[in-house]
Amino acid sequence: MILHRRFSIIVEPAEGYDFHLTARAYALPGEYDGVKARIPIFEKNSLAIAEVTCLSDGKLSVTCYSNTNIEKSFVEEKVRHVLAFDEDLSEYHAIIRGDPVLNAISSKFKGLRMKGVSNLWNAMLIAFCQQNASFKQGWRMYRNIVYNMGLKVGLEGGISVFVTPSPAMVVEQGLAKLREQGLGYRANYVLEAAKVFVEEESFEEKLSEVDVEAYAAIKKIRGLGVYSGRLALLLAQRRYSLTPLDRWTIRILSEIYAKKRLSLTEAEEEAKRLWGKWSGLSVYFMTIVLDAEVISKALQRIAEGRVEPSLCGVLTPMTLWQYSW
DNA sequence: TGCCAGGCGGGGT
DNA sequence: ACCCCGCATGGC
Repeated sequence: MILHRRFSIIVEPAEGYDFHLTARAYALPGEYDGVKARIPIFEKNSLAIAEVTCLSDGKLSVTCYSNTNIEKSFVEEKVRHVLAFDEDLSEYHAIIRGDPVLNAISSKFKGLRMKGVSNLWNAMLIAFCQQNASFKQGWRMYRNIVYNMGLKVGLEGGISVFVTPSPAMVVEQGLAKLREQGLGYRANYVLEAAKVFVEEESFEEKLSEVDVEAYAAIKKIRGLGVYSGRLALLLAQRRYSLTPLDRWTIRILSEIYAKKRLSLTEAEEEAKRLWGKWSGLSVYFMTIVLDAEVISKALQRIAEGRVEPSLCGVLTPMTLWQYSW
């Protein structure tokens, strides 16, 4: 499929916003290349890709490629959703000043925002791949899905990029193809989830704004538990108060903050006590400042005060975009 | 080589 | 509200 160049717009980010830091986080090669961020925009019968660059005056240039006509305001809204270029986090930064893990997010890396995911389906795929797997394994699975099962689209006058397969594409390619991507037992869950999206038209739009109701709705998807459900909603809808608590996060909350073993419910209380309505956002940032290292190394790094992301040299959330492994 | 890694569902207590 | 097990796969 070829997407034709439609228009460019200029948008103004908030003071101090760091485009490159935000765009490179958890970006596959192709989604970010050191200069541009490419953001897929899915709408019923149309697909668009917004190419975003940062101009010398700090403003962002957004160029839209699409297969059908698409509103400028709609594209701007989607780019705002993913890159959060005008979001004010000053209230949050005040809360984490002095935090033993997140401190750098309020100082050296204060221009970083959470990179959102275009839609709930895409966020669910990412969440499924994170289950019971290391950072590297999880992102390998996700990358395989995108590159081997996704849609290859050419940008007019430019390069080709891969876009996450739609639910229908996953259903069509089937279980065996999913297994080839190294998903293991998760393959069944992903296929079942894809069927829900295919059968229930606009599944995402029906989700309530109320966290508990939205969570109950997506919990109906088999294989998507508390952790994955929250992660998907956090990424797809920027619901910062939803805390994806896994063994990794619970260990950090237990050993660094509470200084005692916490159960799941206690860990949730601790996260709320520390960060309030920002507890989910804190989990996202925590994975970044610790380079998503396995828990033993992550704890060691906190003890040594090495709680800043590595920007080159090793495979981390911030360098994922430069590796094809 | 066997164990573990940002889980989950189903079973039990 | 816990605890335990099996579940695919890849990395070390």
